Amino acid sequence: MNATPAPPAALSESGQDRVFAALANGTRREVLRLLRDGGPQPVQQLADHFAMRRPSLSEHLKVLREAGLVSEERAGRRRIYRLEAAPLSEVQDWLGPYERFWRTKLAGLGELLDRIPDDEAR
Amino acid sequence: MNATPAPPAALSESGQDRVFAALANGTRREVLRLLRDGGPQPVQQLADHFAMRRPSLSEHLKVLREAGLVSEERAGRRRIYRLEAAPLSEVQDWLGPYERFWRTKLAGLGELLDRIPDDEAR
DNA sequence: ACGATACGTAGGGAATTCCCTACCCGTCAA
DNA sequence: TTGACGGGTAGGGAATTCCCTACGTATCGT
Repeated sequence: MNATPAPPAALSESGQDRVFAALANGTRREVLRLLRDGGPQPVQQLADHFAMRRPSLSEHLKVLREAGLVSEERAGRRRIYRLEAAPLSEVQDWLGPYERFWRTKLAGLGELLDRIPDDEAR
Repeated sequence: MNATPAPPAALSESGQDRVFAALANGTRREVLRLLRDGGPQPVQQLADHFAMRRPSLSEHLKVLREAGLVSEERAGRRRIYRLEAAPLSEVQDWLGPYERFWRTKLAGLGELLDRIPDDEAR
């Protein structure tokens, strides 16, 4: 079946993709934590917490910026980065429909839930 | 400063990394949704919803498995995949400390919150 | 104006991602 | 037993990730 060689399938980056990808890195999650616990900070102050070179951190900040998770404000020769939590709120919204799954699981009735749909047998 | 060429810095994959990375792909999120709304299903039935070749989907399932987001049960020549929501519950726990940020933001008092820590000026 | 400071960008390299085709093995039906 | 079916694995290629060093640019203090 399917004789065509299949197209390149460009998925184009869904925004949701960018947020999760940004969170899929310990350094970037730590940056978010630092901004959450320490308030808006310049790059230097953030860089003090990491073993990597500053330009690398700069690129992590770029990833976070493009995901909408931080914003920057120029203050003289410094750039103050600030946590932007809106995308995280969307992550929570995305989690919503899954919530009942771990609730029932923790309550020990996972089996029951799985049987609600009944057409998986051919 | 720092004359040493800097070590390879192997981060070893934090588990949290694997979960977020698994979620950073529309195909894999769609698989989770299908398992959530349609209950446990064999690979074929999942594959019907995607334009990609089945082996590619198989690898997506592997990523989800290694993140603990799905489990497989063998049934004859079929493999039944099932949603495992526990890692998602951990994601929600991770979100917890950020929640007040978008709450106050939505309430229009973001400025106020940012001023609670006061040592960001040198 | 001059050097130091704060930060971004360029470019490169190793590793990983994400798709593909080809191939393998186990199971069911005839 | 012989196919056909269900699904994983091998291997490859283009693109992306994540780190690095080198460099450019704007601002501050002197």
